[in-house]
Amino acid sequence: MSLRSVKPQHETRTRILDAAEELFMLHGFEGTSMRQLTAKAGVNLAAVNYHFGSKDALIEAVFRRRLDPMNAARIAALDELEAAGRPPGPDTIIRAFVGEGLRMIEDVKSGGRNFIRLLGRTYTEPAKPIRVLIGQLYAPAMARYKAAFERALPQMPRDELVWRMHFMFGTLAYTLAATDTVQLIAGCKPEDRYDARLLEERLTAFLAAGLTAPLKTVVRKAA
Amino acid sequence: MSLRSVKPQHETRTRILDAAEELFMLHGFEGTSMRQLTAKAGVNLAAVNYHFGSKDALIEAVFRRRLDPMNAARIAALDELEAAGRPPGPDTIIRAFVGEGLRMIEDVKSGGRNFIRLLGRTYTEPAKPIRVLIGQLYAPAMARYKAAFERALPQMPRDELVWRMHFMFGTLAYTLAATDTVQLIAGCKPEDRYDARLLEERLTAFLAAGLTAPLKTVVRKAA
DNA sequence: CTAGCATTCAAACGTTCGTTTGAATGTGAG
DNA sequence: CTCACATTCAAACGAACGTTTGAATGCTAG
Repeated sequence: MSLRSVKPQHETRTRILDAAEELFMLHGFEGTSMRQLTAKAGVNLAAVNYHFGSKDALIEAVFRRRLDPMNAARIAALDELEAAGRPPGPDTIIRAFVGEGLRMIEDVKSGGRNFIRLLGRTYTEPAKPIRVLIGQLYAPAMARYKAAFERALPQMPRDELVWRMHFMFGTLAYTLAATDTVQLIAGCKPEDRYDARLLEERLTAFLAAGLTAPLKTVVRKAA
Repeated sequence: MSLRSVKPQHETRTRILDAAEELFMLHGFEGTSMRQLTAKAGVNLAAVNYHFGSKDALIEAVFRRRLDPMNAARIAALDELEAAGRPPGPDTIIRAFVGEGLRMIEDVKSGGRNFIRLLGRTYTEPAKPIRVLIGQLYAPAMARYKAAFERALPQMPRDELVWRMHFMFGTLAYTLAATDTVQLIAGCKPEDRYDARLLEERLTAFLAAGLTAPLKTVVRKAA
């Protein structure tokens, strides 16, 4: 037992997780069959049930593998910000949150990009158990960032802040998930979408402006 | 033929469309079976194939029934704005687009609310044919609003505008679709979400600020 | 070398899926 | 009344689904 050779210890598990990540992103959960999935992974049909127990358990494992480290990194980034200069501004907090997501998109080799796009799609997944799981995995990071925003924007009412955070997560999720709409509005090379540096600038500018928008908007008619 | 009694002419069709709208919203397309669907609609199992031809054709019909009028209303609202005072400002244009979507959410009786939430989810639907259909149905309105924004923001580079429009549609889609995340961030009565008037104010303020954010964001570190 | 164990494999399980069929039903025109 | 047509219905179709099984396989410790 001790000092075991650990080499391909869980190679089959990893192959399954990688294939699942990509196929779920392409065809959804119900649209991906175990036969497609195991064929792509190059493993036996029964391997998923042997290693994970069921298809649902596999879905959960796909999310846990990526989401736990990513949100831990988000919390760590916030810790670092708050340890340095006193209170980080809203745009700095936004950049920390968005940056960790985009970091994973650049990580093409290990499939992080597949996962990020899958994640964006899953925010609006109809199936309830999946959303509940996502909620649980996000909750700690969510609470920390909410507190950080409250500190950075003390004058903003709590319910208004909640809504604006909601809008922000929506923008992020959609940006990562919806490849097609931007091409629908104007011709745009898909490659351009993942110049992560530029995208981070654009997203942060947009979100920071929205988050700190004037509070009592007086509706004024044109001219 | 002429002067036919038209009473329940397509009652079965309508019942199917309504049931499909709700079940697709709750469980997704693949998660909704024809047996559930026809049971909820109170029609025979074979009715969908008789009236629509197939499940996929039914999905398309569900979208066409709502999307064509909604986007026509959006274009009409923009026409009216441009016919009145000269160039409508960005926030006015945003309000016109968002308003038509929220108008449908208030329409609980006839199921518009179900559809809007279904629509939000479908922007990120994995299945490709559905996204292509959505794209086609949106294209005319999209082109008109893009032109309007270009006129309202002549100093903004075209590619930057495309991205910001992308962000805006993302926020809207997600806000309409993701019921749970806002409750995840902070306790929030689901009823509050659809005070459409208040939501329109909040969304418009957020989006207008994001759309008109300063262009060359100088990255400044905290303090 | 051998026994034990984790893993892989081909095959089959029962269920549910979307769709099709052909007879029953009701309605409107001649 | 009667025929023709549109619609509804119960039943069944083959295919594909997720899962289970029990034998084969390969590695490791003794």
